[in-house]
Amino acid sequence: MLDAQLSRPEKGESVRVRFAPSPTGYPHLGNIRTALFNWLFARHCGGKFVLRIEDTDVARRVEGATEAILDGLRWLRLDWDEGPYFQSQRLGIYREVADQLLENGYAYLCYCSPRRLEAMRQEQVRRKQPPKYDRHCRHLTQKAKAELEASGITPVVRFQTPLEGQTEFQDLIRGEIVFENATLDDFVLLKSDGYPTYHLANIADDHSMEISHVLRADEWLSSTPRHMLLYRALGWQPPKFAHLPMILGPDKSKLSKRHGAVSITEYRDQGYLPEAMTNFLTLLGWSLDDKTELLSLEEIVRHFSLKRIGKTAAIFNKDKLEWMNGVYLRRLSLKEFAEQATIFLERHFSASAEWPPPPEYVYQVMPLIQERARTLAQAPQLSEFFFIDELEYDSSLLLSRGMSSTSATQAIKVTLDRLKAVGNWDVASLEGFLRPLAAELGLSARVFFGLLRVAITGRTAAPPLFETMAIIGKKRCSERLTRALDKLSTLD
RNA sequence: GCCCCCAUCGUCUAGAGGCCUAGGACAUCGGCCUUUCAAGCCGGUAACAGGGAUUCGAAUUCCCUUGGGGGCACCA
Repeated sequence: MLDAQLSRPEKGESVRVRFAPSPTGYPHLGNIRTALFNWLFARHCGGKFVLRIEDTDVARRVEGATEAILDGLRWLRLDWDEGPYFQSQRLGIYREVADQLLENGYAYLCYCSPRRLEAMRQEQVRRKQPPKYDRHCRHLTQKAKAELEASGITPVVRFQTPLEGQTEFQDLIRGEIVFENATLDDFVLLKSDGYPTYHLANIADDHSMEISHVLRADEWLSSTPRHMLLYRALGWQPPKFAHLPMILGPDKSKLSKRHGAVSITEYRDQGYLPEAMTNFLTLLGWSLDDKTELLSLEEIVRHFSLKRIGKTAAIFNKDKLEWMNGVYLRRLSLKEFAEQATIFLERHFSASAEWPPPPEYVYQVMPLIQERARTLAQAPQLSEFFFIDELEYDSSLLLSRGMSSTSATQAIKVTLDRLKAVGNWDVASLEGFLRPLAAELGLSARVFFGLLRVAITGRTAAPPLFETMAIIGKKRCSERLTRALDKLSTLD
């Protein structure tokens, strides 16, 4: 186990963390979980949370990605204290750092063409060698350099990695990590288009932004020795590192588009609540104790600590997210739920003839959906028969409790006939009328109500019958029963 | 191929040598409630990857094996 001291900021040390996504795609759950942990750590420690967009890859830049990232963070209420900074607007800083490295002999210019590098790599892979730059330009003679310079080739700047020795560092989650320098190669710092690579820009910014703790995904662990080497070459104090366990897809591989809904904004659009999302994501890699699972963001902030972050990668389990979202949905006040659900109903039914119904009507339906929905996107499906009059259902459903066509027809006819006499159209009156009727017809409640349920809702599974009928109203109930009669007549 | 990390129920996890006959949650399977569904309640199935070592005692420490993941770009 790790020394507790490691995980706690030292006395008087101010915590500054950052979330530094690259806008090369929409933010997925893994990215967001990283943001969340950084945010939680900052808020728990009373530190600062900085947002930085690492847009140094011009070719892979995705339109709208930055906005999606900001939207996602805002939606989850992960507010930032500084930024967003954009690396593309700070190119001068990286150039200076690269020059400094060049001057001090920690870096060199490389004129190798992409073709040569690619050919070299393929050959290495073919010979089952680790693909590494062969350091061709590291030992260029003055004459060769001058010639290449004159040829007009724009060089890249490469770091001159020590050929021997070890680079070690303390990871706040994993403890001491040691790499042999010989396994590292001379990585590129500055690309020929003038943009820095991740390694350069990242450490330059973490330094200038005075980042105290770097909480990032595990996939960066093997890059950390390069970063340590850079800090050392520049004479800078490195931040503390904590490599977070990865979030994997159901096939145990790194989360990506092939795993379906993966972008945080998709979850919003599918009707997950931000508080359910943050609660769930927090539990992927962190735990409070052996039983507490439902935690508000405030509670998580209060208890969050690096010490309780696990080491093992977590597979994203959508079932549990849905369950948790259902819990949060049911916890909303009726008013809050109605506001949220109405957005989804609107979206779904706006084209139908019956929409919009009176607001009071919609409001009456809400409690019936609220206890059944796991996501808001399920609201329209769960309540369709309240808002659409032309019910599409298979006539045979009317006989699904094992009744004969004649007895079903008879039962509905009698019901229809007696309905006329019902005065108060409320739950109690309906129950007081229908229960005795079942007995009178010699049918069990299960069978009789099952039949009526299909006639009224077109489904075998629906909210309680009396409440449903009370809301739908006498007139429309009668119409639906009549329609069921028609359907039954076509059955034989 | 090389380097690094990881290893408890199907999944998320609790577990820092005796509190472990391994706890909780999702899922799953029964049952109760009940007009169906949902919710709720009760109960069941289900895990320490394997092998050594240390120890009176190991899920917990060490080593090896195996398995899984990640990295090895003028991508981040």
